[in-house]
Amino acid sequence: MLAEDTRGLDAWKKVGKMFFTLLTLAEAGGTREIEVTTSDLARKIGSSQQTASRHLIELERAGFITRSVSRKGCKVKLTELGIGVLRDIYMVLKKALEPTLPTYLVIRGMVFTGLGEGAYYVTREGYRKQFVEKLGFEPYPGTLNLRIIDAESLRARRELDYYPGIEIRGFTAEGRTFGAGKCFRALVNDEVEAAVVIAYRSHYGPSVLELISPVYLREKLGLKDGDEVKVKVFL
Amino acid sequence: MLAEDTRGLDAWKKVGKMFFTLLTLAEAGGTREIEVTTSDLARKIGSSQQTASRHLIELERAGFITRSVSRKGCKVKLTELGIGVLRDIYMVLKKALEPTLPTYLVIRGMVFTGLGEGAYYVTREGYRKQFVEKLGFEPYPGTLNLRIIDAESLRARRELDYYPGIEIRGFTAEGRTFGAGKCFRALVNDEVEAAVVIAYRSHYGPSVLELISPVYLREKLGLKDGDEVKVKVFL
DNA sequence: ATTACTATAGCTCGAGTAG
DNA sequence: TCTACTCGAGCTATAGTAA
Repeated sequence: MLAEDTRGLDAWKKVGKMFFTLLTLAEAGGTREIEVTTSDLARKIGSSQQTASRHLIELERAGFITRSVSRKGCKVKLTELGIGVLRDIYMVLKKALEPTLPTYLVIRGMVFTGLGEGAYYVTREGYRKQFVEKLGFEPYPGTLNLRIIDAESLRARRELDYYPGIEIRGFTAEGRTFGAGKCFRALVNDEVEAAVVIAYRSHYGPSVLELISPVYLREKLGLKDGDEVKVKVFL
Repeated sequence: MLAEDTRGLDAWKKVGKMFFTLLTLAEAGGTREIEVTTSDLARKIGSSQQTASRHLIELERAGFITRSVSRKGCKVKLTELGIGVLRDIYMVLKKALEPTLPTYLVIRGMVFTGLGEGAYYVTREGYRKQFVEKLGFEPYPGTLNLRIIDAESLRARRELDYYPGIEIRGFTAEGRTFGAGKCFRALVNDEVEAAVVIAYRSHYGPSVLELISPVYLREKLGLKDGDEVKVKVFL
């Protein structure tokens, strides 16, 4: 099986019961810096204010978080060590669970013509660079819009909300802001590489799927409005 | 921030201290079925044989594992519930940590000509189908071999061992077996899409990087033996 | 060899409360 | 309000030991 991995295990032992507190802090954004009150934290971890307080103190003493207490709460931030412990556990879980996780979802939808602004957004340098950097392809200047109709696909689309995907940062340019979002690698009709793009603040609802691709999908697949398309979305 | 997610939290509370035992079981392959002895398990979780025994009993009672005890150990398997708890924690960690994780590694290497068997393997139907299915492209019948020289790249190459990547199953055909492996999406010289292929039982050591691509990389990038190539490997 | 019971030692929790 | 101390109750681990 696996070699006795004493490296990480000792650290886990040290967090012990406080692991869930550390996890809760991370979930609340503790990898950057957050403000919490001990009673808030207590509610989240399902224990008393006193326990939450003690956990923070001990996590700090053990070097997993830094903390600055004030009259109305504490500023808390996970240290490299704290993030490292969670990362170790994350890696173990990833290895152990990945074989049992679905590697892709299938979403079907009907091609329709949008307002043509897809091309505008895709070609903004702030987005384009990230697509090249993170997806590994130069996106065709335009998006393929699919309207999701069947219930199964809608469910799958909603499931995407729960996956982190590939982060696309927002930015400011041309005197306005361009919102953040995420994307997922995908395969259209089992043939052509593409990526699903999901803006966190979308003008389309969750029943529309926007795709970008290194090629002009409509031409490559001979698509016209109303055609049904199958998208395999890699998680 | 995040809505109070009472769904999963209750389950976590129930595992409590035994979370690390459950995690250790998962790490040892408990999502399928494994044989463990309580003293083995005790060593792995860093506690006594008695504690390990009790944890197994309680995890079973709580419905997280199934267990069958015999004279020389126990057969243990995580239940759907048990896997579900770990999956919940995995998801939380994924969301919390992904922004802090590197999304790619850079590996540099020198082009060299291999034994020409890359083409043979890539064109085996059992592999080819998986590449199309999981990578989304039809691989050019051949591989580009890179010899890794600098220490930094070697370190990065070794780090790949710790990432699950995209699983490639082994299979039997033509009266022999073709081994399993994994691959990673990659970008060669910041331009051309490719994938790093790592066989679990490789004839090359870890100082050689094998690449497949939808295009003939040597031609597309004008490469000849001895040229240095930069590979951005997406994790 | 195993698993796992019993009894005790030690640790963690939360109520009360101070600053 | 906030954080965080003290201390008794309860929970958890280990040693010894049986099957």
